[in-house]
Amino acid sequence: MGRGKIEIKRIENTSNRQVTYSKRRNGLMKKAKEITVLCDAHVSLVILASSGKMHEYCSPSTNLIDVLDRYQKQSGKKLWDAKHENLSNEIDRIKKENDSMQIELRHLKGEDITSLHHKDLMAIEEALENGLASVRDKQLEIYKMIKKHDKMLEEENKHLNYKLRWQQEMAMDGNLRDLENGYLQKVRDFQPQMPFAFRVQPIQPNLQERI
Amino acid sequence: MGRGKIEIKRIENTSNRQVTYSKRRNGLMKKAKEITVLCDAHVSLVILASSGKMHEYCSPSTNLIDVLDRYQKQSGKKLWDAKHENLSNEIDRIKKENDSMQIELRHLKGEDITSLHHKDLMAIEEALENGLASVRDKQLEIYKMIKKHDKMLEEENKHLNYKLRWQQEMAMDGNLRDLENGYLQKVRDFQPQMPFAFRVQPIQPNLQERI
DNA sequence: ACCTATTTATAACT
DNA sequence: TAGTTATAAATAGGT
Repeated sequence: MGRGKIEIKRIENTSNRQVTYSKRRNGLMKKAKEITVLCDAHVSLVILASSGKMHEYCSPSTNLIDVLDRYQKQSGKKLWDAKHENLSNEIDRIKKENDSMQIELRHLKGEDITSLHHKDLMAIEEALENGLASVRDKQLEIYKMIKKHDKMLEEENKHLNYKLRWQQEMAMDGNLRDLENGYLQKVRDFQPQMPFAFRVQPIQPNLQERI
Repeated sequence: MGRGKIEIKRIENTSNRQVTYSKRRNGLMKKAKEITVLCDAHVSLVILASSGKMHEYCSPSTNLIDVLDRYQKQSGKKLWDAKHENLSNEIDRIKKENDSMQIELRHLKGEDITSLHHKDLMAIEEALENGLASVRDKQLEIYKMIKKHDKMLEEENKHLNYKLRWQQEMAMDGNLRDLENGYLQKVRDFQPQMPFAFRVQPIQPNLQERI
């Protein structure tokens, strides 16, 4: 098919090979297009040159994925199905897990229990009671913490009031020079009533958020 | 390229189309083979006829997957990677759903509530109370059904005993001839005490399973 | 499936 | 890399 006949074997001359490659590649593409138009066929054609360059043709109104999908179905050969199967299986597994949790949740919320038997209902009731007990314990715990914090604030208030009164006394005496010394003395007197140093920061730094 | 020139458009005559398809398909395959041999190229060719039949060619010493893998890498186009991504995304989505349900379930069971705030605990408590109320309602309902069924059985018992006693009386009288007539009469006398016909089948056929 | 007139593809050359 | 052309190859229509 040309000025001379050639044997079908690797063309050793590099530039000849490249020229022939590009011409024949175009020819192949053209013929692929033609058969799709003439005969209602679908074609997927991928050509990779030894250089690494790549060309593709795919019938219009489809895409490689569709063609190859159909190829897989018809040939029974796996291209990506093996990989897919794993993922699909995982999805199925998780979905089942999901469904059963969904049901359990609904039951715990008292939904969809019409069809349940006595034994199931007993189990759910027990779970709910346990949950309720735990939640109420926790709430009690938080309540106690708040109370404790409250008490601490009260103590601090008491102390601040004491300090304030003392300063007012000092101011009335006009004796501001000895204010600090005198205060320290008074605080030492007060110590027995104060079991620990007062701080303005709460002991439970995150308690605020919980309330 | 033949006895007459043809336009490149769908061949309407079905048998012509099929003949042309098969001829051109062979031509395409041949040229695909030739380019791989002549030019060191790799070719993947999949042809699907409108009938559904499928033909493929793939360069020797490789396979479709390799060619298409290289195609994906070089073109940056996703073939099965796209599908993988979709599936992976779905898995992620479901897993998240799963996790949140898992957490909700644990909370309802009173687990992992240490870090919860007061408001959350209140919400959970309310959900638990509602659930408990529903479950107990259901149990009460079932209990009532059982009671009703019980009562029915008792009535039936009463009736059977009555019948038995009557038969014994008859037997003692030796008057077996009038047994049936007499019985029917007695039953009619008994009617006012029996609000409905006795049946051995339970009124609630599925009740057995629930207990 | 085969035949062959004719079209088309392309090898060698520019 | 692109254009030309002689020739090989493909194939349309017929059998």
